Amino acid sequence: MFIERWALMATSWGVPRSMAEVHALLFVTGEALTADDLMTELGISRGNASMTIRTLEEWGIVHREQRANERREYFRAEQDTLALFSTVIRIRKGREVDPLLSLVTECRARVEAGGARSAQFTRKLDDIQLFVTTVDALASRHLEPGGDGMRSLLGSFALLGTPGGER
Amino acid sequence: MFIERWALMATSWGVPRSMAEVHALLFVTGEALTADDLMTELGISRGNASMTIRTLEEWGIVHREQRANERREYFRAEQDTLALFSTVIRIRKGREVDPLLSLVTECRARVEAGGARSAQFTRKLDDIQLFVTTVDALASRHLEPGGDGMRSLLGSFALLGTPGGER
DNA sequence: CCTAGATTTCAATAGTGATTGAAACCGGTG
DNA sequence: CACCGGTTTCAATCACTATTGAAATCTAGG
Repeated sequence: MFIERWALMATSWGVPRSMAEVHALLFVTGEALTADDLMTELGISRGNASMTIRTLEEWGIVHREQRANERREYFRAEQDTLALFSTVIRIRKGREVDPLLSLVTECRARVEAGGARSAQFTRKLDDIQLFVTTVDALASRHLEPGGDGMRSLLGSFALLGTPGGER
Repeated sequence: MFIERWALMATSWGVPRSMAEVHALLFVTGEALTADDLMTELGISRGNASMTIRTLEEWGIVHREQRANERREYFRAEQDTLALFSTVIRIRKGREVDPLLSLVTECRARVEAGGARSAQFTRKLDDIQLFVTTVDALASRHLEPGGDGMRSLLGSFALLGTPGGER
């Protein structure tokens, strides 16, 4: 149940459904599974499983394992939930926020060259850049491998009813 | 140029391309335009323009205007860039983050009822909820109409080379 | 260096979501 | 109350992305 719902949600995160399913299965079971496990459990094709796994690996949230006297490979998902969210956010920032900066840069160049653009437009560019810069700061503070970690972001708010507590 | 690039990016934000184009056009021109302006300028259909505008209106980033002795309607985009980002983020949070909470709630109920689930799984649920709660806190502090505004979030970091400065 | 179990690739296909366009609708005017 | 300029709706179509599956590739053992 968790898996279907999770996968459904993931589609709204821009993640292909079967990729989300594969990850969800590995994530909730916590065990290392084979490609065939994934195929039969989720009813997806071998090719799909293969490519999906590769992407998840590139994202660093699934890892390959070899077993002694076993040719086939096993896959296991990163189990730290917050690390998972960090990864997803970092990837999405790269896709969705960072390109804004190059857009701004290009537009600036063009404005300076071509000249005739309103101050209004320049101000908008400034604000976009301000936004991007801030997201960058937040991200490098809380999302980068070497940073404070996400929990510190969470911790900096005095929240009522946080279930996880300090742990 | 800005418009095409902006629209292209917006597709990676889950916004339909022509919707992004319409918004971009209104946003950069800053003027109030008619439906026909949008159609001819962007080469989209009337129906598309109509529905797109409606959604943008619902999101609160485009407003309708009537002119004296004019039957047709004019549309003008919100000009405050940071308000725009706030809106987009708020909408996406609603689509992409909030549903996590109901997922967690349902899973909790099921775990308590059915019993047999690992502590591992419960911990994951806790962490998801921690994440959602934090995003909520951040959002209500900086994104809600009555809150500190986004600039304060930005301000709380000592950033180097911020283009906008204090203004 | 051949075979067999396993994985990867990628052109063809299916599925999903955006876009069109024509018909229905709305509300002022003659 | 019929017409007209304009807007909205929504079934049909289109475009794009995900998925399949069969052929190509890999690699360990014999």
